[in-house]
Amino acid sequence: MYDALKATFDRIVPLSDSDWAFALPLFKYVEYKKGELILREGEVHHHSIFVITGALRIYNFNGNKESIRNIFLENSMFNESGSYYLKKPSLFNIDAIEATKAFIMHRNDAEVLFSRSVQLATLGRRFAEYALATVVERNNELTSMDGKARYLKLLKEKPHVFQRVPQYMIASYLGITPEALSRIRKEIAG
Amino acid sequence: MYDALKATFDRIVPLSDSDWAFALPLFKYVEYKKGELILREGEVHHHSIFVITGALRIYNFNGNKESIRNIFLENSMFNESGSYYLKKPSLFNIDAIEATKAFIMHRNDAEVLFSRSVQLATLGRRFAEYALATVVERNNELTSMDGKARYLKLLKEKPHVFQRVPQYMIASYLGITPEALSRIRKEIAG
DNA sequence: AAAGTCTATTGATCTACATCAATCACTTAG
DNA sequence: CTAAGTGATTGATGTAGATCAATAGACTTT
Repeated sequence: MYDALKATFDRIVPLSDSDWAFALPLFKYVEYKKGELILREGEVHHHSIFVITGALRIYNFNGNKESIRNIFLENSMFNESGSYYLKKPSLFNIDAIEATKAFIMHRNDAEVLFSRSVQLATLGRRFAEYALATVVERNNELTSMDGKARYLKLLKEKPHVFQRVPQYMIASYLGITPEALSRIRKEIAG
Repeated sequence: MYDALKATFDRIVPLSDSDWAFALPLFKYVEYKKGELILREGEVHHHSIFVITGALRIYNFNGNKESIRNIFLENSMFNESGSYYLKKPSLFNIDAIEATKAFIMHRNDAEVLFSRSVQLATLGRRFAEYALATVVERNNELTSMDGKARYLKLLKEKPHVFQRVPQYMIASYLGITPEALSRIRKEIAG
């Protein structure tokens, strides 16, 4: 049950058996039904989530339209950073696109964990650093590429997402409307 | 000379005298002339930069137009995250908007530093976490607010920037053209 | 099979903002 | 004092993508 978790973490920083023995009980196993709301806008997000299988999304509303910020598939770890790290009310909702199995860890437990050894502290640092690098990259895409270029990049780098997520969610993730994405696809196909 | 640095760091994680004695020699003091190029697109960014006084910006080119990603004033620490953490060629340039005094630390020294104690490891983690939270917030602004709303938010949250940075750079930071910003200002004033 | 619900497509129109071009105000150098 | 930058403003026009509305295919539910 912990295999995927261990493999993912060990790829970042190898941990001692002692650190693992300390870490594993701090994770709580949870299952989310398809469509289940995990975090509601306005609540503070207290947990980091490691997706074992399934798919979660984080999104907010622009007016009455959903705007998807990110989609997390298996073996990815995330939280609502602004809320989790700064303890502010979340600007986003999190829900399950698919039935999902996950481990979650409370911020307080994570702080204890990351204070236990330099290896664990480094693990925590690497997660934040990696997340930071990817968010900056996404930021750059949104400001310097148009919809078509963003679509082609996603198609190239994460083709598997298209097998699992409906097109209107892809459009939302790309920052455009379903109509605009449909026209981009038509233009490319034609 | 180290006062601002110490005060900023201590606000995040208080360090022991021993840790400070270890840390300080790893910083290198540098001065940048106004307009000086610090990092060129395509190079790997090896240093984190702590701004003592002055102003630096990170930007790239969309076609032949500069697009400013961020501006860093005194007592802020940053690096080109994608390049620094993933050791990839930078997508951005960094240069000095004003004459600037700074400390820089090489990634290799930072890794040594953050592996020395749990306190120092936590300091490194907090920097990444805080940067992550702010980048996510900026990301959200760029996708869910229009130019006018972004301008008003900046005016409210960082009014001092307007005293120091020309309007066309503000426009670029906001993701709009100088012409568009000028019209927004006119509309608000009128 | 019929009815209802989603998702994707297509067309018509609208809008925020970009682009191009000219002018104006300020500063700095000769 | 004058010329030459440099930054900000204003006007005219262009465009990517939003919005609104209709249609059609695919899936469920009964």
